[in-house]
Amino acid sequence: MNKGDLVEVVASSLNETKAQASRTVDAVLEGIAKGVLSDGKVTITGFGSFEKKKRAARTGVNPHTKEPIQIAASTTVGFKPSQALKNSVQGES
Amino acid sequence: MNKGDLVEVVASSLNETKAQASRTVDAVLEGIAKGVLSDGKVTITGFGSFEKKKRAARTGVNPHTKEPIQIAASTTVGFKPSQALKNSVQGES
DNA sequence: CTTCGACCAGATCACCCTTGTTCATTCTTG
DNA sequence: CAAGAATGAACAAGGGTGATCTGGTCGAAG
Repeated sequence: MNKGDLVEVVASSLNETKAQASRTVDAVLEGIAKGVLSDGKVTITGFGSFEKKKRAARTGVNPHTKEPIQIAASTTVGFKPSQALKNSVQGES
Repeated sequence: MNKGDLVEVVASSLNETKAQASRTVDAVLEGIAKGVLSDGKVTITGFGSFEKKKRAARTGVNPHTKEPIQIAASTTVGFKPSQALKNSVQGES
């Protein structure tokens, strides 16, 4: 599923055009991104929470050369599904 | 940051009321959830991708009794930030 | 058309995950 | 707006899983 499909679903849900839905989706995602960047955490009841996570540096391996390399600490964005969402995915195949 | 704040941001971005933005956010999130449930994966260019991940069964420990327990395989929803989003969080503190 | 993401290899260790209760926060309804 | 209801976060501890590193290419998506 890609962005276009999501836009269609949103358009259908909100009864608006795809163009409108496209901006809508973009606005929401941008809002979430902004929230994660500024507050470091975005909690949405009934859905889940996005959190800016720091990954500690560690020793990795270059798959090409099999040579051990030092991986610097990095920051990523994690998503923790709420119990409701977890319950939803559990039943699906 | 909670859902209300996100609603405010979206409302501001789309120039609509908070009530409208609330439904908007809900629709988008529900759409994403639906996509993950049906397709198992939702890729959004420039933001990231949600994926339904299966966690294999393993042996855990009951934190209270320290007793080893068998944990059944479960399904969760993972989020992989796109390079752009990663780049964004890298620069933020 | 151009860019963005997926893929895959192998190996390592950081981080997630379990339980269960309590509290705080948030959402909803009157 | 206020109060009640519901959901999530935190904590503890340890083992094992999976995320992730590189990087070039292909396919798809915008």
